[in-house]
Amino acid sequence: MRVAAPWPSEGGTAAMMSGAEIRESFLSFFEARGHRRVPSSPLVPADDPTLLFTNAGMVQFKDVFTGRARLPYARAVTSQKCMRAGGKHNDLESVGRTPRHHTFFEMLGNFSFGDYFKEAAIPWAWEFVTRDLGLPADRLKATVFRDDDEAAAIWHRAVGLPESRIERLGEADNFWAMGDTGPCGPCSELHYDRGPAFRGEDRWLELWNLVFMQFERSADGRMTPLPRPSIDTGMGLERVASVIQDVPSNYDTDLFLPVLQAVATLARQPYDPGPAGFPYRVIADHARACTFLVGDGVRPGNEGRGYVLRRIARRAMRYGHALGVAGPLLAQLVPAVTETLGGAYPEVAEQGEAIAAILRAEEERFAVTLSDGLARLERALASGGLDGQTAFRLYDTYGLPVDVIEDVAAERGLPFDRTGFEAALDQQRQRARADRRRRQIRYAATELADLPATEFVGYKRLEGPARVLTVTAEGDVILDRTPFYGEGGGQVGDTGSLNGVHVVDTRKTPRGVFLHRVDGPAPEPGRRVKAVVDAPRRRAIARNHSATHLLHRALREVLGGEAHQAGSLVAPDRLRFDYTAPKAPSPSDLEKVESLVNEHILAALPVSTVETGLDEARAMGAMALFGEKYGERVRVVRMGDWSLELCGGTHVGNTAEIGLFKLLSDTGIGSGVRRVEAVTAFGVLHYLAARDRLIEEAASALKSQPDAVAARARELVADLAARDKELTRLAAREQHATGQQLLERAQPLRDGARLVVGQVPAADMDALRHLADQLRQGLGSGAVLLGAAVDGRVLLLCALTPDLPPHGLHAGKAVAAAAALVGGGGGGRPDMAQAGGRDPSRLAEALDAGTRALREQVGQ
RNA sequence: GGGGAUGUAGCUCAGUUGGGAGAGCGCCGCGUUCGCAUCGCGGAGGCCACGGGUUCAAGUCCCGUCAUCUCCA
Repeated sequence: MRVAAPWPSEGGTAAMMSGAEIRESFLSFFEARGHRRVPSSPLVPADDPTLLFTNAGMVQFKDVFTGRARLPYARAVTSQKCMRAGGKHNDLESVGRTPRHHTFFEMLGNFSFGDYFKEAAIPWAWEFVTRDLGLPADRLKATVFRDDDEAAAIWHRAVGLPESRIERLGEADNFWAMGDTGPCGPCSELHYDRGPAFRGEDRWLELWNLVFMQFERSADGRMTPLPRPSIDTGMGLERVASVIQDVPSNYDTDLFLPVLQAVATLARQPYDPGPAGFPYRVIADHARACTFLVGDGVRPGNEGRGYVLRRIARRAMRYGHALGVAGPLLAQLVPAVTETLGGAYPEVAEQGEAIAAILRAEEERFAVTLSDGLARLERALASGGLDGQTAFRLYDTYGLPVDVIEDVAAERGLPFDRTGFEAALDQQRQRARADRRRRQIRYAATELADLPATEFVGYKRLEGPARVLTVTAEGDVILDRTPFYGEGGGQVGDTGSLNGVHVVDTRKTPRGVFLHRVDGPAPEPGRRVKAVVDAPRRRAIARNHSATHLLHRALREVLGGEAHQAGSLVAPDRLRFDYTAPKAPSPSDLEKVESLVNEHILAALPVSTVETGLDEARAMGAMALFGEKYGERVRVVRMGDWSLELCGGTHVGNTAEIGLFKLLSDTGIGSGVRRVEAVTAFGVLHYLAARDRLIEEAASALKSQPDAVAARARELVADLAARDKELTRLAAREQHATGQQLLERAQPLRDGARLVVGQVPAADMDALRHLADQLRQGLGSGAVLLGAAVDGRVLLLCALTPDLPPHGLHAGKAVAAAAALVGGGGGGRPDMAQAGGRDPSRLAEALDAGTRALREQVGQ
């Protein structure tokens, strides 16, 4: 039911706010109403393997809504970076064609965690939209869930919206749920009428969605009212900006125009807001997405998030190419993106150059893939047609984009077999889907969802009493509290014992439930146990973990601020650290790093840990990693004035306890990512001892002293080379003599062609071949049949001068006849063949047989 | 996570039912030239990714591992 409304002026709204102003006024509006202004969480959700990217404002508060986590505040407001590409909403093809599809966008939202509810959320939304944004009240309408009388009443009575402009919709439109189970509730949307100039769907625009979480849905579909209902709202910034700035498309707002302008400069053609501007819009959208993805730590790759990034980046490059842009496209657009959005998101502003470098590298890789693929396509076209199978192969295996294949085919006037291609692609999808189904079953099998987070007491104590809550199907023990560190942050899990039963590993679910894997009978649920951590092992881990922090800091000192952690493994016997690096460090860089770490070990820096809020931690200058959870309480580990890092791991009390640090290796493990491995304390001793043993062994094998090993080895190698040379010289001379003797005993074969047969003392097939070459030359025309006995085995070789095969002679057949007698087989070309066998005692007979075969071939 | 492809000289790559490891570029030396480019001659440089297996014989066939590329999720 649409409502007629007066259209006073087509200019619409009063003040022309910029995107940044809208964002800021939203944040401060709710801040003034008791909301905590929380920074956007990264696009990569922390600890959530079910979600590829943050796709809504509530993602970072998911655990709070489900009751698994608590925050020290009850109201929050955010401007959240969001990413939607692939998955359920496969919007990639729509981007740039419609006014409002994006891969990357910003979501404004206010949240109540069991605090206020509809009665406040609705009037505030109204107030903000009509007063702060200045949208005329008579062009707004609301939708509510069909049964939600409460919300309808608030819109009508508190806000004053006439009932004719309150629309009741069904479950599909106005009921929201996180999943099949969990919190859910009705929602209510605020729509804006853009006026008669806009047709169809474009006229009424959904502006803001208010979600009222008030039920908990259980597995059997029952809905229980939540004791403290919550609010989750979302309003797309780009969309609001298009309304406020009174432009037909999100792309016409100041959030996009500077980027489009930059694309236009590169393309040397002004941007056209109509259909012709489509490639510009795709590129601008993708440039924003790529910049933010890389800024949040995603790197182009072959799977998962990295693959999504790669696809988006390459799609943009294809369109860039079509526009005739020379040089790296996305890298050149990064500045335009950071200038537009860097103010609100300092993480991209600070990393602009590093982001551009990574995108440039991806562009270069793509150029290689493209030219290789085109060369293969040319070959395929030259050797016949282009069926769907072949086209798919080029796409699937060699990464040549479909549109490129289509373009080339069209240029040659060849048809493109789309059905064949789609069929092959569909098979590929089936395989992946079948696989995913298998995995989902594994996930569903976990019964841990309803358990409370385990209390971890292992920072201070290494043993203590605990109660067994349950034992999983796989035999993992779950306690109410534990001193065992659960694998996380790269640090491996603790081992030890529960009432004497050996704990072989400890892991932790993303929700904080600790799983103790035991080797033996698990204590039954309800039982009280004594939990004891293997203390020496834990101390070794702590040394390596603290050393990892020193290493991280030293790498940044030597390689610059662009180097940062990309992953790590902290085990009792070694540590592994992955980091991003623009280029490989030189050997002297690594020496510097190693010595910096050791300097700070010997400086005996006190290590202290404080629990604090994330904002305070940042203010202190702590290094926060990508994917750090924006929950409020974080642990900050400080080592003197040298290192300050967010970290949940366990550490030594003073860096001196690390003892000593030794780098073992530095290798590249992917584009822009490197890995160092190192050991500390006893690990260094073990390493040195192993090295010593190696040298001792080498010395003893060389019959020399450890100090003289190198000189002795050089001497021996030189000696060996000299002897080798002498030996081959002697062998060649001897062989030459043997050859001469054999030549003298050559028998006539046919028409001037002669035959040489003999058993010779050759060491291997190579020697036989060389001798045969010499004999063939000596004969001018003829056949050579040679045999040798080596190590209880037989080598046979037959070679003919090239004039003989046309007369029916065949070396392969002759050699096969001979080999049959010595228990072997063989063959080869007509002019050259070799064979082997296992019975040297019959070598003479074999040579006779070979000779007979050759004579038969010439009819004798 | 599941498919496909590739791995041979410093680089780019060729190598046929399994039977002499090669080309081009680069490098070193000599020659041509006033000198350089070019050209000619000569030379060095290879556990044919790694580990098993089949075979008389494996760069080549089979299995596994690793690395890189690529598609699907």
